[in-house]
Amino acid sequence: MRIATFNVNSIGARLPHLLRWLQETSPHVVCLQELKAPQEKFPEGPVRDAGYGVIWHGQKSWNGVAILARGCEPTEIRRVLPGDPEDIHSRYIEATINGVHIGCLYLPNGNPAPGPKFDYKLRWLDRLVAHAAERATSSTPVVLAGDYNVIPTERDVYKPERWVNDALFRVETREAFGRLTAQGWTDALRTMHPDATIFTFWDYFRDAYARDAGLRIDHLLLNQPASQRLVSAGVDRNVRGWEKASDHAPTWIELS
DNA sequence: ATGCCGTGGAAACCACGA
Repeated sequence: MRIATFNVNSIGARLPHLLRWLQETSPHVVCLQELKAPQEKFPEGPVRDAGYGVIWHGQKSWNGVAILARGCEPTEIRRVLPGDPEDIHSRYIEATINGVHIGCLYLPNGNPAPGPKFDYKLRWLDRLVAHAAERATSSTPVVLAGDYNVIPTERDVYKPERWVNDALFRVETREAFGRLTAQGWTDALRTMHPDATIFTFWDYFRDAYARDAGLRIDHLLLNQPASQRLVSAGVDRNVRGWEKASDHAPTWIELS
């Protein structure tokens, strides 16, 4: 069972890429972020024609998340991260698919830091930690997949010294991510490739992809029942090299 | 050290991303 996460940076602009990548890799479950489309503009028809059931939570201009399931319908659990009724960003959606519990998330960027956007990011992280605590010890497999906007360690960024004051790499951000993993979540990509340099994002400018000046910010966190089934993990980094690509590459795991 | 590019939406620029 292949489960992937892909920040598409506009589903409208990236639909041809999404369909080509689905055709080439046939993942069973796909978590999408940054749809940048209102609810009624999601291309449901083409996604279903490609063989996927789908639920999504859109928003005009910004954010937006979706879960696709090959050959079946995701069973929606929620489409809001609990803990703040005032938060109207579409950044979280959760479903079960073939007995696996999937949380799809788009964590706030948080820049500039410090400031109100960084405060929002840290509050969102706190809410995620609280929500994840209830799932960490679940006897069913749980996968929390998405664009975390968190660089977990120095090895996950091409030049860490340039990022120490950035919201993606600040101590507060990494500390909160550490509280999450301390609940018992497995960082699947790092666990499968303990010594590798792995990136999932490359900036659009300064030739970042050609220079391999990237970040690892898209993650799949697994609770114990899910991690026991983990057999492989990777990044489809070639997709980042396609013409008019998203700045993120699809990131995936394989569960037995 | 830097939004230099890309996207959406409104407006012929600005907000936002990481």
